[in-house]
Amino acid sequence: MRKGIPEKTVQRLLLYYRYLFFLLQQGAKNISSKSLADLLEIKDSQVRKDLSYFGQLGKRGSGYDVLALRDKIANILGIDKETNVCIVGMGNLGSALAAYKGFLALGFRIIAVFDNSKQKFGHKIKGYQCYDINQISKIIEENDIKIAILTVPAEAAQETAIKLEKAGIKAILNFTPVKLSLSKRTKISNVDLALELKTLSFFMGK
Amino acid sequence: MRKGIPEKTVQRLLLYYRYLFFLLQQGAKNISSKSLADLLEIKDSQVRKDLSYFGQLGKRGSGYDVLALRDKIANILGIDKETNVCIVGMGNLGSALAAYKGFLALGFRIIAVFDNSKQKFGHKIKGYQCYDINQISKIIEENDIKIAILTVPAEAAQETAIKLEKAGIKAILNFTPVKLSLSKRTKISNVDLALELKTLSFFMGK
DNA sequence: GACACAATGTGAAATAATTCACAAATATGA
DNA sequence: TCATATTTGTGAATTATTTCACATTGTGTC
Repeated sequence: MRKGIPEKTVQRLLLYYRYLFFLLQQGAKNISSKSLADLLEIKDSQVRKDLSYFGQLGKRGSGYDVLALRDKIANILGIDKETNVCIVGMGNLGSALAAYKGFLALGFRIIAVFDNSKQKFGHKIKGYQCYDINQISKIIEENDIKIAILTVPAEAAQETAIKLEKAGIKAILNFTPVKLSLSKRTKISNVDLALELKTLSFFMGK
Repeated sequence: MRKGIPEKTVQRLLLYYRYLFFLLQQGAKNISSKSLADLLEIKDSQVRKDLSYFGQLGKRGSGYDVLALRDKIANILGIDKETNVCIVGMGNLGSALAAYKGFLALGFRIIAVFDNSKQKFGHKIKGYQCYDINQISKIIEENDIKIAILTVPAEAAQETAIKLEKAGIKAILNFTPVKLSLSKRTKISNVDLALELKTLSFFMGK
Protein backbone atom coordinates (compact mmCIF):
# COMPACT_ATOMS: atom_id res chain seq x y z
CA MET A 1 0.00 0.00 0.00
CA ARG A 2 2.84 2.33 0.72
CA LYS A 3 4.81 1.35 -2.38
CA GLY A 4 5.55 4.09 -4.87
CA ILE A 5 3.87 6.83 -2.89
CA PRO A 6 5.81 10.07 -3.34
CA GLU A 7 7.38 11.52 -0.21
CA LYS A 8 5.75 14.82 -1.03
CA THR A 9 2.36 13.16 -0.92
CA VAL A 10 3.03 11.78 2.56
CA GLN A 11 4.10 15.21 3.74
CA ARG A 12 0.98 16.84 2.36
CA LEU A 13 -1.13 14.15 3.96
CA LEU A 14 0.04 15.40 7.31
CA LEU A 15 -0.85 18.97 6.39
CA TYR A 16 -4.30 17.80 5.37
CA TYR A 17 -4.58 15.97 8.67
CA ARG A 18 -3.85 19.11 10.67
CA TYR A 19 -6.46 21.11 8.80
CA LEU A 20 -9.04 18.37 9.07
CA PHE A 21 -8.39 18.21 12.79
CA PHE A 22 -8.99 21.93 13.01
CA LEU A 23 -12.04 21.86 10.74
CA LEU A 24 -13.58 19.11 12.83
CA GLN A 25 -13.25 21.28 15.91
CA GLN A 26 -15.04 24.01 13.99
CA GLY A 27 -17.86 21.57 13.44
CA ALA A 28 -17.36 21.05 9.69
CA LYS A 29 -18.91 17.87 8.33
CA ASN A 30 -17.77 17.89 4.72
CA ILE A 31 -15.01 19.48 2.73
CA SER A 32 -14.20 19.59 -0.95
CA SER A 33 -10.74 19.11 -2.39
CA LYS A 34 -11.02 22.70 -3.59
CA SER A 35 -11.54 24.17 -0.11
CA LEU A 36 -8.79 22.08 1.40
CA ALA A 37 -6.46 23.02 -1.44
CA ASP A 38 -7.21 26.72 -1.05
CA LEU A 39 -6.31 26.63 2.63
CA LEU A 40 -2.92 25.22 1.73
CA GLU A 41 -2.47 27.26 -1.44
CA ILE A 42 -2.14 24.24 -3.66
CA LYS A 43 -4.26 22.84 -6.51
CA ASP A 44 -7.39 20.85 -5.84
CA SER A 45 -6.26 18.19 -8.27
CA GLN A 46 -3.19 17.74 -6.13
CA VAL A 47 -5.34 16.98 -3.10
CA ARG A 48 -7.42 14.48 -5.02
CA LYS A 49 -4.39 12.80 -6.56
CA ASP A 50 -2.73 12.50 -3.16
CA LEU A 51 -5.77 10.94 -1.57
CA SER A 52 -6.41 8.65 -4.52
CA TYR A 53 -3.27 6.67 -3.64
CA PHE A 54 -5.20 5.29 -0.69
CA GLY A 55 -8.54 4.49 -2.25
CA GLN A 56 -11.70 6.30 -3.16
CA LEU A 57 -12.15 8.36 -0.06
CA GLY A 58 -14.51 11.03 -1.30
CA LYS A 59 -18.04 11.22 -2.58
CA ARG A 60 -18.83 12.89 -5.89
CA GLY A 61 -21.09 15.84 -5.49
CA SER A 62 -20.37 16.45 -1.80
CA GLY A 63 -16.64 15.99 -1.22
CA TYR A 64 -14.95 14.32 1.71
CA ASP A 65 -16.34 13.52 5.14
CA VAL A 66 -14.09 15.46 7.50
CA LEU A 67 -14.13 12.99 10.35
CA ALA A 68 -13.73 9.91 8.19
CA LEU A 69 -10.91 11.46 6.18
CA ARG A 70 -9.07 12.66 9.24
CA ASP A 71 -9.23 9.21 10.77
CA LYS A 72 -8.24 7.56 7.51
CA ILE A 73 -5.15 9.77 7.24
CA ALA A 74 -4.36 9.18 10.91
CA ASN A 75 -4.48 5.49 10.13
CA ILE A 76 -2.37 5.75 6.97
CA LEU A 77 0.28 7.74 8.77
CA GLY A 78 0.09 5.68 11.93
CA ILE A 79 -0.90 8.65 14.06
CA ASP A 80 -3.48 6.42 15.69
CA LYS A 81 -0.85 4.28 17.35
CA GLU A 82 2.07 5.32 19.49
CA THR A 83 5.61 5.19 18.17
CA ASN A 84 8.49 5.26 20.60
CA VAL A 85 11.51 7.43 19.85
CA CYS A 86 14.68 8.48 21.60
CA ILE A 87 16.84 11.57 21.37
CA VAL A 88 20.60 11.17 21.23
CA GLY A 89 22.69 14.19 22.18
CA MET A 90 21.40 16.46 24.92
CA GLY A 91 22.90 19.75 23.87
CA ASN A 92 20.78 22.83 23.21
CA LEU A 93 18.96 21.36 20.23
CA GLY A 94 18.40 17.94 21.76
CA SER A 95 16.99 19.52 24.89
CA ALA A 96 14.74 21.79 22.86
CA LEU A 97 13.40 18.83 20.88
CA ALA A 98 12.83 16.91 24.11
CA ALA A 99 10.54 19.73 25.17
CA TYR A 100 8.85 20.06 21.77
CA LYS A 101 5.12 19.28 21.96
CA GLY A 102 4.58 18.75 18.23
CA PHE A 103 5.81 15.17 18.26
CA LEU A 104 3.25 14.00 20.77
CA ALA A 105 0.32 15.20 18.67
CA LEU A 106 1.46 12.86 15.88
CA GLY A 107 1.70 9.80 18.04
CA PHE A 108 5.38 9.97 18.94
CA ARG A 109 6.47 9.32 22.45
CA ILE A 110 9.93 10.24 23.63
CA ILE A 111 10.96 7.31 25.74
CA ALA A 112 14.58 8.02 26.51
CA VAL A 113 17.25 10.63 25.95
CA PHE A 114 20.97 9.88 25.71
CA ASP A 115 24.21 11.73 26.10
CA ASN A 116 27.85 10.83 26.63
CA SER A 117 28.52 13.21 29.48
CA LYS A 118 28.70 11.90 33.03
CA GLN A 119 27.39 15.28 34.17
CA LYS A 120 24.16 14.63 32.33
CA PHE A 121 23.27 11.02 32.71
CA GLY A 122 21.46 10.01 35.76
CA HIS A 123 19.79 13.42 35.79
CA LYS A 124 16.51 14.52 34.34
CA ILE A 125 16.46 16.82 31.31
CA LYS A 126 13.13 18.40 30.38
CA GLY A 127 11.53 15.71 32.46
CA TYR A 128 13.31 12.80 30.81
CA GLN A 129 15.82 10.57 32.50
CA CYS A 130 19.12 10.94 30.63
CA TYR A 131 21.02 7.71 29.94
CA ASP A 132 24.57 6.87 28.99
CA ILE A 133 24.78 6.40 25.22
CA ASN A 134 26.61 3.12 25.84
CA GLN A 135 23.50 1.70 27.48
CA ILE A 136 21.46 2.27 24.36
CA SER A 137 21.14 -1.36 23.23
CA LYS A 138 19.54 -2.38 26.49
CA ILE A 139 17.16 0.55 26.67
CA ILE A 140 15.91 0.54 23.12
CA GLU A 141 15.30 -3.18 23.30
CA GLU A 142 13.38 -2.91 26.56
CA ASN A 143 11.24 -0.11 25.15
CA ASP A 144 10.82 -1.17 21.52
CA ILE A 145 12.43 1.96 20.11
CA LYS A 146 13.15 1.90 16.38
CA ILE A 147 13.61 5.62 15.71
CA ALA A 148 16.33 7.94 16.97
CA ILE A 149 16.66 11.71 16.71
CA LEU A 150 20.35 12.49 16.36
CA THR A 151 21.49 15.82 17.79
CA VAL A 152 25.09 15.18 18.76
CA PRO A 153 27.94 17.47 17.61
CA ALA A 154 29.07 16.92 14.01
CA GLU A 155 32.35 15.30 15.08
CA ALA A 156 30.48 12.55 16.92
CA ALA A 157 27.75 12.03 14.34
CA GLN A 158 29.11 9.12 12.31
CA GLU A 159 30.37 7.06 15.23
CA THR A 160 27.16 7.62 17.16
CA ALA A 161 25.08 6.64 14.13
CA ILE A 162 26.98 3.36 13.94
CA LYS A 163 26.21 2.72 17.61
CA LEU A 164 22.56 3.39 16.95
CA GLU A 165 22.45 1.01 14.01
CA LYS A 166 24.20 -1.72 15.96
CA ALA A 167 21.74 -1.24 18.80
CA GLY A 168 18.84 -1.93 16.46
CA ILE A 169 17.66 1.53 15.44
CA LYS A 170 15.92 1.39 12.03
CA ALA A 171 15.49 5.09 11.26
CA ILE A 172 17.42 8.22 12.17
CA LEU A 173 16.30 11.81 11.98
CA ASN A 174 19.68 13.42 11.53
CA PHE A 175 20.11 17.02 12.65
CA THR A 176 23.86 17.03 12.11
CA PRO A 177 25.32 18.42 8.87
CA VAL A 178 27.09 15.10 8.31
CA LYS A 179 26.27 12.63 5.55
CA LEU A 180 25.86 9.46 7.59
CA SER A 181 27.21 6.26 6.05
CA LEU A 182 25.20 3.30 7.23
CA SER A 183 23.71 0.18 5.71
CA LYS A 184 20.95 0.67 3.15
CA ARG A 185 18.60 -0.94 5.63
CA THR A 186 18.66 2.04 7.98
CA LYS A 187 16.47 4.90 6.84
CA ILE A 188 17.98 8.35 7.30
CA SER A 189 16.26 11.69 7.01
CA ASN A 190 18.32 14.85 7.23
CA VAL A 191 17.20 18.13 8.74
CA ASP A 192 19.86 20.66 7.90
CA LEU A 193 18.98 23.91 9.64
CA ALA A 194 21.73 26.01 8.11
CA LEU A 195 20.89 24.67 4.67
CA GLU A 196 17.28 25.72 5.06
CA LEU A 197 18.31 29.21 6.02
CA LYS A 198 20.80 29.47 3.17
CA THR A 199 18.27 28.25 0.62
CA LEU A 200 15.79 30.79 1.90
CA SER A 201 18.25 33.64 1.67
CA PHE A 202 19.30 32.58 -1.82
CA PHE A 203 15.77 32.85 -3.12
CA MET A 204 14.82 35.86 -1.02
CA GLY A 205 13.02 38.45 -3.06
CA LYS A 206 13.13 36.26 -6.18
CA MET B 1 21.75 34.44 -12.97
CA ARG B 2 19.59 32.87 -10.34
CA LYS B 3 16.55 32.50 -12.55
CA GLY B 4 15.22 29.03 -13.06
CA ILE B 5 17.73 27.32 -10.82
CA PRO B 6 16.09 24.42 -9.03
CA GLU B 7 15.92 24.66 -5.27
CA LYS B 8 17.41 21.18 -5.07
CA THR B 9 20.43 22.43 -6.97
CA VAL B 10 20.98 25.25 -4.48
CA GLN B 11 20.73 22.81 -1.60
CA ARG B 12 23.25 20.46 -3.16
CA LEU B 13 25.55 23.38 -3.82
CA LEU B 14 25.83 23.86 -0.10
CA LEU B 15 26.61 20.19 0.41
CA TYR B 16 29.34 20.48 -2.23
CA TYR B 17 30.64 23.53 -0.44
CA ARG B 18 30.97 21.70 2.86
CA TYR B 19 32.88 18.85 1.24
CA LEU B 20 35.12 21.18 -0.69
CA PHE B 21 35.87 23.04 2.51
CA PHE B 22 36.84 19.76 4.12
CA LEU B 23 38.81 18.53 1.11
CA LEU B 24 40.76 21.76 1.03
CA GLN B 25 41.78 21.25 4.63
CA GLN B 26 42.96 17.78 3.62
CA GLY B 27 45.17 19.47 1.05
CA ALA B 28 43.26 18.31 -2.05
CA LYS B 29 43.92 20.41 -5.15
CA ASN B 30 41.54 18.89 -7.67
CA ILE B 31 38.41 16.83 -7.57
CA SER B 32 36.31 15.17 -10.24
CA SER B 33 32.55 15.27 -10.35
CA LYS B 34 32.68 11.50 -9.85
CA SER B 35 34.57 11.71 -6.53
CA LEU B 36 32.38 14.49 -5.21
CA ALA B 37 29.27 12.60 -6.27
CA ASP B 38 30.44 9.40 -4.58
CA LEU B 39 30.96 11.22 -1.29
CA LEU B 40 27.36 12.37 -1.39
CA GLU B 41 25.96 9.20 -2.91
CA ILE B 42 24.57 10.94 -5.95
CA LYS B 43 25.34 10.71 -9.68
CA ASP B 44 28.34 12.49 -11.17
CA SER B 45 26.16 13.89 -13.92
CA GLN B 46 24.07 15.55 -11.24
CA VAL B 47 27.10 17.36 -9.89
CA ARG B 48 28.10 18.55 -13.35
CA LYS B 49 24.57 19.63 -14.24
CA ASP B 50 24.25 21.56 -10.97
CA LEU B 51 27.53 23.37 -11.50
CA SER B 52 26.80 24.05 -15.16
CA TYR B 53 24.05 26.47 -14.15
CA PHE B 54 26.80 28.82 -13.05
CA GLY B 55 29.22 28.57 -15.93
CA GLN B 56 31.97 26.26 -17.04
CA LEU B 57 33.73 25.77 -13.76
CA GLY B 58 35.69 22.61 -14.44
CA LYS B 59 38.48 21.53 -16.68
CA ARG B 60 38.21 18.52 -18.92
CA GLY B 61 40.77 15.90 -18.11
CA SER B 62 41.45 17.05 -14.56
CA GLY B 63 38.16 18.05 -12.97
CA TYR B 64 37.50 21.00 -10.68
CA ASP B 65 39.98 23.11 -8.74
CA VAL B 66 38.94 22.62 -5.13
CA LEU B 67 39.82 26.10 -3.92
CA ALA B 68 38.37 27.92 -6.90
CA LEU B 69 35.18 25.90 -6.83
CA ARG B 70 34.71 26.34 -3.12
CA ASP B 71 35.09 30.08 -3.46
CA LYS B 72 32.82 30.19 -6.48
CA ILE B 73 30.08 28.38 -4.58
CA ALA B 74 30.64 30.61 -1.55
CA ASN B 75 30.12 33.54 -3.87
CA ILE B 76 27.03 32.10 -5.55
CA LEU B 77 25.43 31.36 -2.20
CA GLY B 78 26.59 34.59 -0.62
CA ILE B 79 28.57 32.80 2.06
CA ASP B 80 31.37 35.29 1.45
CA LYS B 81 29.37 38.18 2.84
CA GLU B 82 27.58 38.44 6.16
CA THR B 83 23.80 38.30 6.35
CA ASN B 84 22.06 39.56 9.44
CA VAL B 85 19.21 37.57 10.91
CA CYS B 86 17.03 37.69 14.00
CA ILE B 87 15.23 35.03 15.98
CA VAL B 88 11.69 35.66 17.10
CA GLY B 89 10.38 33.58 19.99
CA MET B 90 12.80 32.65 22.74
CA GLY B 91 11.33 29.39 23.92
CA ASN B 92 13.31 26.16 23.93
CA LEU B 93 13.75 25.99 20.19
CA GLY B 94 14.53 29.67 19.69
CA SER B 95 17.15 29.51 22.42
CA ALA B 96 18.67 26.37 20.92
CA LEU B 97 18.90 28.02 17.49
CA ALA B 98 20.46 31.10 19.07
CA ALA B 99 23.24 28.86 20.32
CA TYR B 100 23.53 26.90 17.06
CA LYS B 101 26.97 27.34 15.47
CA GLY B 102 26.04 26.11 11.99
CA PHE B 103 24.56 29.43 10.88
CA LEU B 104 27.75 31.35 11.47
CA ALA B 105 29.78 29.09 9.18
CA LEU B 106 27.48 30.05 6.31
CA GLY B 107 27.78 33.76 6.80
CA PHE B 108 24.74 34.34 8.98
CA ARG B 109 25.00 36.57 11.98
CA ILE B 110 22.33 36.59 14.65
CA ILE B 111 21.91 40.24 15.47
CA ALA B 112 18.92 40.26 17.75
CA VAL B 113 16.48 37.93 19.46
CA PHE B 114 12.91 38.84 20.32
CA ASP B 115 10.22 37.65 22.68
CA ASN B 116 6.99 39.00 24.07
CA SER B 117 7.64 38.20 27.71
CA LYS B 118 8.71 40.94 30.09
CA GLN B 119 10.65 38.33 32.04
CA LYS B 120 12.86 37.78 29.02
CA PHE B 121 13.47 41.08 27.37
CA GLY B 122 16.19 43.17 28.78
CA HIS B 123 18.06 39.98 29.67
CA LYS B 124 20.65 38.07 27.72
CA ILE B 125 19.77 34.68 26.25
CA LYS B 126 22.65 32.56 24.94
CA GLY B 127 24.67 35.73 24.86
CA TYR B 128 22.13 37.79 22.91
CA GLN B 129 20.23 40.75 24.23
CA CYS B 130 16.53 39.90 24.11
CA TYR B 131 14.23 42.64 22.82
CA ASP B 132 10.52 43.27 23.02
CA ILE B 133 8.87 42.04 19.82
CA ASN B 134 7.11 45.40 19.55
CA GLN B 135 10.46 47.12 19.10
CA ILE B 136 11.24 45.06 16.05
CA SER B 137 10.77 47.76 13.41
CA LYS B 138 13.37 49.97 15.01
CA ILE B 139 15.91 47.24 15.56
CA ILE B 140 15.72 45.56 12.19
CA GLU B 141 16.00 48.91 10.47
CA GLU B 142 19.01 49.93 12.53
CA ASN B 143 20.71 46.61 11.80
CA ASP B 144 19.66 45.91 8.22
CA ILE B 145 17.93 42.64 9.07
CA LYS B 146 15.87 41.10 6.26
CA ILE B 147 15.55 37.55 7.52
CA ALA B 148 13.73 36.28 10.60
CA ILE B 149 13.67 32.84 12.18
CA LEU B 150 10.21 32.31 13.63
CA THR B 151 10.00 30.06 16.69
CA VAL B 152 6.98 31.40 18.55
CA PRO B 153 4.13 29.11 19.70
CA ALA B 154 1.69 28.11 16.93
CA GLU B 155 -1.09 30.33 18.33
CA ALA B 156 1.08 33.42 17.92
CA ALA B 157 2.58 32.51 14.54
CA GLN B 158 0.30 34.32 12.11
CA GLU B 159 0.04 37.57 14.07
CA THR B 160 3.77 37.63 14.66
CA ALA B 161 4.47 36.97 11.00
CA ILE B 162 2.36 39.99 10.10
CA LYS B 163 4.37 42.11 12.52
CA LEU B 164 7.56 40.88 10.90
CA GLU B 165 6.33 41.69 7.43
CA LYS B 166 5.19 45.15 8.47
CA ALA B 167 8.55 45.78 10.06
CA GLY B 168 10.30 45.08 6.77
CA ILE B 169 11.33 41.43 7.01
CA LYS B 170 11.65 39.90 3.53
CA ALA B 171 12.10 36.23 4.37
CA ILE B 172 10.95 34.01 7.21
CA LEU B 173 12.24 30.62 8.24
CA ASN B 174 9.11 29.29 9.85
CA PHE B 175 9.46 26.60 12.51
CA THR B 176 5.80 26.71 13.49
CA PRO B 177 3.37 24.16 12.00
CA VAL B 178 1.21 27.03 10.75
CA LYS B 179 0.70 27.93 7.10
CA LEU B 180 1.56 31.64 7.20
CA SER B 181 -0.57 33.93 5.04
CA LEU B 182 1.47 36.92 3.92
CA SER B 183 1.97 38.87 0.76
CA LYS B 184 3.61 37.06 -2.15
CA ARG B 185 6.57 39.37 -1.72
CA THR B 186 7.66 37.77 1.54
CA LYS B 187 9.51 34.51 1.05
CA ILE B 188 8.62 31.77 3.52
CA SER B 189 10.40 28.51 4.11
CA ASN B 190 8.89 25.98 6.45
CA VAL B 191 10.78 23.63 8.73
CA ASP B 192 8.25 21.25 10.17
CA LEU B 193 10.00 19.03 12.69
CA ALA B 194 7.08 16.75 13.41
CA LEU B 195 6.45 16.35 9.69
CA GLU B 196 10.03 15.24 9.12
CA LEU B 197 9.75 12.65 11.84
CA LYS B 198 6.40 11.39 10.57
CA THR B 199 7.68 11.11 7.01
CA LEU B 200 10.68 9.18 8.24
CA SER B 201 8.57 6.76 10.25
CA PHE B 202 6.20 6.26 7.32
CA PHE B 203 9.00 5.11 5.07
CA MET B 204 10.93 3.26 7.75
CA GLY B 205 12.04 -0.14 6.57
CA LYS B 206 10.69 0.45 3.09
C1' DG C 1 53.86 14.56 -31.55
C1' DA C 2 50.85 10.81 -31.29
C1' DC C 3 48.16 7.86 -28.75
C1' DA C 4 45.56 6.43 -24.67
C1' DC C 5 43.11 7.96 -20.91
C1' DA C 6 40.39 11.14 -18.00
C1' DA C 7 36.78 14.14 -17.23
C1' DT C 8 33.77 18.02 -18.50
C1' DG C 9 29.59 20.11 -20.52
C1' DT C 10 25.40 19.43 -22.55
C1' DG C 11 21.69 18.03 -25.65
C1' DA C 12 18.52 14.17 -25.48
C1' DA C 13 16.12 10.55 -23.02
C1' DA C 14 14.12 8.89 -19.02
C1' DT C 15 11.79 9.46 -14.81
C1' DA C 16 9.01 11.86 -11.44
C1' DA C 17 5.63 15.12 -9.99
C1' DT C 18 2.05 18.27 -10.99
C1' DT C 19 -1.81 19.97 -13.44
C1' DC C 20 -5.41 19.57 -16.80
C1' DA C 21 -9.72 18.16 -18.34
C1' DC C 22 -13.55 15.47 -18.48
C1' DA C 23 -16.58 11.30 -17.72
C1' DA C 24 -19.06 9.55 -13.93
C1' DA C 25 -21.42 9.91 -9.70
C1' DT C 26 -23.99 12.50 -6.47
C1' DA C 27 -26.69 16.39 -4.78
C1' DT C 28 -30.24 20.02 -5.23
C1' DG C 29 -34.39 22.16 -6.45
C1' DA C 30 -38.44 22.89 -9.17
C1' DT D 1 -38.71 13.05 -12.26
C1' DC D 2 -35.79 15.80 -14.71
C1' DA D 3 -32.47 19.33 -15.43
C1' DT D 4 -28.68 21.60 -13.40
C1' DA D 5 -24.86 21.98 -9.99
C1' DT D 6 -21.14 20.00 -7.75
C1' DT D 7 -17.33 17.38 -7.07
C1' DT D 8 -14.70 13.19 -7.35
C1' DG D 9 -11.29 10.02 -9.59
C1' DT D 10 -8.21 9.40 -13.07
C1' DG D 11 -5.99 8.93 -17.64
C1' DA D 12 -3.41 12.20 -20.44
C1' DA D 13 -0.65 16.30 -20.88
C1' DT D 14 2.57 19.17 -18.97
C1' DT D 15 6.38 20.56 -16.37
C1' DA D 16 10.41 19.66 -13.56
C1' DT D 17 14.30 16.98 -12.41
C1' DT D 18 17.52 13.43 -13.05
C1' DT D 19 20.25 10.46 -15.74
C1' DC D 20 22.35 9.01 -19.99
C1' DA D 21 25.62 9.13 -23.49
C1' DC D 22 28.91 11.13 -26.16
C1' DA D 23 31.54 14.80 -28.57
C1' DT D 24 35.05 17.68 -26.97
C1' DT D 25 38.85 19.12 -24.43
C1' DG D 26 42.72 18.44 -21.50
C1' DT D 27 46.50 15.31 -19.37
C1' DG D 28 50.25 12.04 -19.32
C1' DT D 29 53.53 8.91 -21.42
C1' DC D 30 56.61 7.16 -24.69
